[in-house]
Amino acid sequence: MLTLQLINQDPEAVIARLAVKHFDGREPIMRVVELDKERRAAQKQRDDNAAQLNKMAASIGALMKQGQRDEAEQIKAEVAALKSTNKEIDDRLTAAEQEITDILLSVPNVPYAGVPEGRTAEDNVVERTGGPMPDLPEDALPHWDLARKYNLIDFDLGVKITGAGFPVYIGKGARLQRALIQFFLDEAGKSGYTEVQPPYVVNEASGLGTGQLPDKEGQMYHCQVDNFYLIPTAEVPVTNLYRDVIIPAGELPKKNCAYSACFRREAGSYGKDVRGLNRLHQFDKVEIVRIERPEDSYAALEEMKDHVQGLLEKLELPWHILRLCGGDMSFTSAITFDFEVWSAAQKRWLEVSSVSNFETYQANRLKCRYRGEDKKTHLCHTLNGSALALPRIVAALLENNQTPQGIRIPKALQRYTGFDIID
RNA sequence: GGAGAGGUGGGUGAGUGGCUGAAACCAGCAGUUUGCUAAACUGCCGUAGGGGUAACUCUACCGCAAGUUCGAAUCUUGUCCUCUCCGCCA
Repeated sequence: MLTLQLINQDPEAVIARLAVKHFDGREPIMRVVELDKERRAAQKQRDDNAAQLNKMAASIGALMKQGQRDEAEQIKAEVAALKSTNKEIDDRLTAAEQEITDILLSVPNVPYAGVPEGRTAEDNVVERTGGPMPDLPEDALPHWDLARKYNLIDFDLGVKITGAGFPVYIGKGARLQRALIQFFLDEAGKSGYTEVQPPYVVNEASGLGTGQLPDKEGQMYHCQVDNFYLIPTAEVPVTNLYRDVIIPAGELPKKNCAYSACFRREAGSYGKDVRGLNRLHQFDKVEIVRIERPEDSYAALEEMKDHVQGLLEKLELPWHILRLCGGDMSFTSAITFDFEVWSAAQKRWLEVSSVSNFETYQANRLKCRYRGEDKKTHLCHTLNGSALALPRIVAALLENNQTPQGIRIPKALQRYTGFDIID
């Protein structure tokens, strides 16, 4: 959530920036400013009273020791009166703090200066394009037909075992999954990311830390008996590694990568968007996460984009980068770049990666700080990106590389798959 | 699933109602001294929120929440978590 510091510093600027996300922040922000004033005043009163009470309590102790009972009893009466008024003030203070938190939880992150105006995906800006565009015949098959033809993925079996959106990968299909995971992890390692294997199930505090809770409660599978959540992305457990910590400045940046299965309920999705591998309830992804000093975070973001771009180039897929407009960005993000690959048989772009800088928005909830040269604690910037999500990469690989002989495996992947064609 | 033990500052660990925001030790930081890596000595060394231009000062926090009390790390209740043993099992 946004820091009070940022809001108090210049509420009008915050409101103006929130407008880029098409969020009307005037009412909540102004209310927070007002509540914060109340909060300070109340705290001053309460603390002064508490100091007074502490003194009185101490003097009672002293009087008792000297056997001056009557005097002590007299002060006790005063204490009782002051205590009850202080209770009222304390309740006001707690109420103000609670309301501030509630409001801040409902206010999205402010977009970074470079975020373009816009309301929907239509308004996103294509930043860069690359990769070879495939030239397929008219009768090219979509990946779900290819998956069936070569017996790579059985969607119906998944329906039997679990339900729609839980495919069963078979034979070379399964091997391709494993190869991609290994490839992505190796590449992340080469770029300096330390691999971690996190839990796939997290507690409520972790969900709150990265912002999936409370806003996106319905998007996660919830094990109610234990109050655990299946992770929608490795971002959740990996970023939460740094919850409630103060990192020595010299240890930054922290760079981690992790493979995980990802679980998403995707309530409300339907139609061609969910056909085949386009949108699943369980999928595989390698995620990269960075914890940075604020002044370094935008350079880090560029590095992450370069890393993802490098992956797509090695996979010989046609790609482009979108700079998301304010309206299409996620709640918690300050700036997001989406990578999409061209799925030649479906004739559409598929999002395969999302790289974001959250600035201090997540860190504020996580209490992820570092100790600066000034010996004080400061909030870190957190960033993450997919590198990469598998299903749509597989969809594009299958569709774009189909030949009459079979499906060609890009060179960089062959040493991982152990085969160069699926036939 | 059954039984028990325990949660104190970066770590170890003392502390059963006021003088304890918290001993001591270790680690860390700053300095003094000594002609080697090193040692010794001195000081500092939690987080957060207030007030103050500042020096400084107030408040809260000993898993979390509520309660008893003039006063709680210390007593009561609830709750979460961890560990050990038994059972079950990869």
